[in-house]
Parts: sequence; C-alpha cells; structure tokens
Amino acid sequence: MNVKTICLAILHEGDATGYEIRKLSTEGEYAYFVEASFGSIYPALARLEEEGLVRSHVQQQAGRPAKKIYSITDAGRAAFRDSLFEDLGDDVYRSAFLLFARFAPELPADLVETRLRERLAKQDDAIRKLKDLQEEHQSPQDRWVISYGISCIQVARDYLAAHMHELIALAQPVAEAEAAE
Amino acid sequence: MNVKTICLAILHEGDATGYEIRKLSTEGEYAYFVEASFGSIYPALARLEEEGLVRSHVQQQAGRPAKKIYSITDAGRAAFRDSLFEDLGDDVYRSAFLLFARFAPELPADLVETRLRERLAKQDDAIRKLKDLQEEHQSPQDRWVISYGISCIQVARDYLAAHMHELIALAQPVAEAEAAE
DNA sequence: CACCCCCTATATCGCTTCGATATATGCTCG
DNA sequence: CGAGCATATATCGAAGCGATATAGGGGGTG
Repeated sequence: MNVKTICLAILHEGDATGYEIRKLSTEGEYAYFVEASFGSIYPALARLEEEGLVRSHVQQQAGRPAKKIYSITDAGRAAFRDSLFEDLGDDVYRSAFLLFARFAPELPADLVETRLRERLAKQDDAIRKLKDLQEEHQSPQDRWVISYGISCIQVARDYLAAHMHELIALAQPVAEAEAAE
Repeated sequence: MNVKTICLAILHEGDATGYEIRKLSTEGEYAYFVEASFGSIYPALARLEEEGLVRSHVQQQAGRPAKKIYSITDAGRAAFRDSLFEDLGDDVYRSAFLLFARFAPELPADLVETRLRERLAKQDDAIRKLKDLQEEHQSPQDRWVISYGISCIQVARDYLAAHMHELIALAQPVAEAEAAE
C-alpha cells in the first residue's frame, strides 16, 4: 500500500488537492488506517500525472494560494481497481507505547502512571473522533470500517483501564518525599 | 521509535546478532508492535557502535558464517533509559485490508468473501502465535504486553466474524454461471 | 545421490517515505 | 496589533524498506 495507491483511492471518491489528500489521510475517514505526508504526496501526484492516472488544473483564489485540483482519469480508476485485486499486504502496527510498557520495571512508577493516563486520554479522544466521523458518513462501507476501528480502540482502552495498575505495580516505587521534590 | 532504539531495547535484555535482532522484531515477542529489516538494522548497529552505545565481537563457527555478537554498553543502557523518559509518539496503524474493505462495493462478492476468510485465518493464526509466545515468557511485563495484543486481535477477529456478511452483501453480486466460468 | 530449497549470517543498493523546513497570505482571538 | 493557526505548494536530507548478493550446511524429494 504505497502513497500512489492512497492518492488514487481518495481521488476515486472525488477531486482533491494535495493538501486535502493529506488532511483526509491524517484527520478524515482514512486517518486511522492509512497515512501520508506532504513529502510523499506531492511527488506521488506528480508521478501519477506523468503516468496519465490523474489530471490536474490550477484554480486561482483571491488571497489564498492557488489550488492545484487533481482528478482521477479512467486509466487511474482502472489501475486502482486492479490494485484492489492484488494480494493484501499484512497490517502494520508500531507502538512506542508498548515498548515503553515492556520496560515499565525499569522506570519510576509515577512516570508509568502518567504515561498510562495520557494514553487513556488519547484513546478516549480517538474514540470520540471516530464516533463523530461515523455520524458524518452515511455510506455503509465507511460505517463498517469506522465501526471496526471503534471496536479495536475501545477494547485497547478497556484493557488499559482494567490492567494499568498491574503495570504500575511492576514499576520502581517512588518514595512520597522523593515524589514531592 | 527508530531502529536504533529498537536495537538498544533488544540488546538491553541480552546480547544478540543483527540476524537475531531482526528475528525478534519479526517473529519474537517484539514482533507485533515493532519491526525492522536488515536494511535498517545493520546500519543502525554500525552507527551505535561508532557512538559507543554497543560493542561487538566476532565469533567464528564451524561451518556456519561467523557471528558478530553485539552487547550493550553502560552508555547504551543509559541512552536507552533516557529515551524511555521522552514523550511517546503516536501508534502507527496501516491496513491494506481496511482500504480494501472500504472499496468492497466496487468489487465482486466472491473476491470480498475470499479476502475476508483469508483475513480471519490470518488473525486466528496470529492469536495462536501470541498465545504460544505467552507461554514461553514468564516475565509479567511481557505477559502484560502480549495479553494486550491478544485482546486487540481477538476483538478484531470477532468483529470480522460477526460482520463479514454485511460487507459481502455490499459487494457486486456474482452470477452463479459467471462464477463457474 | 543429485538437486533444490530453507536456515543461518552479514551486508549493500535503490527507491519510497518521513519529518522538517521554506514561502506566502489571510483570518481569528486575545 | 501581533501571535498563532489555516490554507496551499514544494523540496531536502535522513531514515527505513524490500530486494538482492554471497556463502556454506542441513533436510527432504524424485
């Protein structure tokens, strides 16, 4: 799943600028399972245009910078659909949090507790955002994917809430006086 | 969470070769939340040695290629612990499967069903492997992290089993005769 | 028993991608 | 009225991925 495919997927659903593609892949309904940065989107769009899979036209705007609006071509639509027939790669999951958790016994209990609470707050926030997103999107395939995401984050959150004290208990105890310093 | 940090984390728990580090980050207890390939591990280890954070010695072996065994130094141990005090980056989750699911309405129902069943089998396999891993590891921090993983994959698997027919129903119906062709 | 593939083991190369930065302007809020 | 944020494009250096090269031993199959 490279950035070119992500761009085609988003353009398949409607025209967009590079800026908008990045927003959708960072905040929109694609945010939690794909992502791409400017540094990869702009070169990807340029290459897609060379290959004839997308087309662009510049739209001047009063005040604001000019937009370069990209549209998918028939060839692009075909290429994207073909790519959906290919074997799916494995999901990627990387978590600095779990590495941190793995080394809890090396760390002071108050730090471990702080990070766990931060994590819990982040997950609550993510769930809230996904629920908002679900209300904005009526298409059943969007709802299906977003529900999947909510289920996963919810169970991770609940596991954390139920088992955080176990991890804190493994960490280095901090004396009251030391903690107050 | 860069590859250098992953190498230090693994060497923190014991000496290892580049090959073993890669195995641990691909099949071992780190596998499902960190990952690194040869192309990043070997350069990372070389740079860590330059920086004095790890040390290596070559061990000749009868028949097999010589091993280059890396050990963490006191400086490396300190640098790794310091990195655990830094703010944690967000988790990364990328899923070609969810992109595929999002576009189910564009695809033939039999393909969607095939991919869903493949996915279910993969997740069952992942759960089995994590359960085996959990029996091999007695340290409570390992068990905590692995349990977290099992919970997440289990709920994803159950969601899939419960809702896969919804996605198949959204896909393009395939006529019996056409399917037989 | 030859052949082939897999496992161990190190290492590099090219391409993709990330993260930071540059540039420019308008809008909003304190 | 100035700081900071949103819109918008684009590039650069560094990091990392995936494939490939190299090489010998072990195991299974025709």
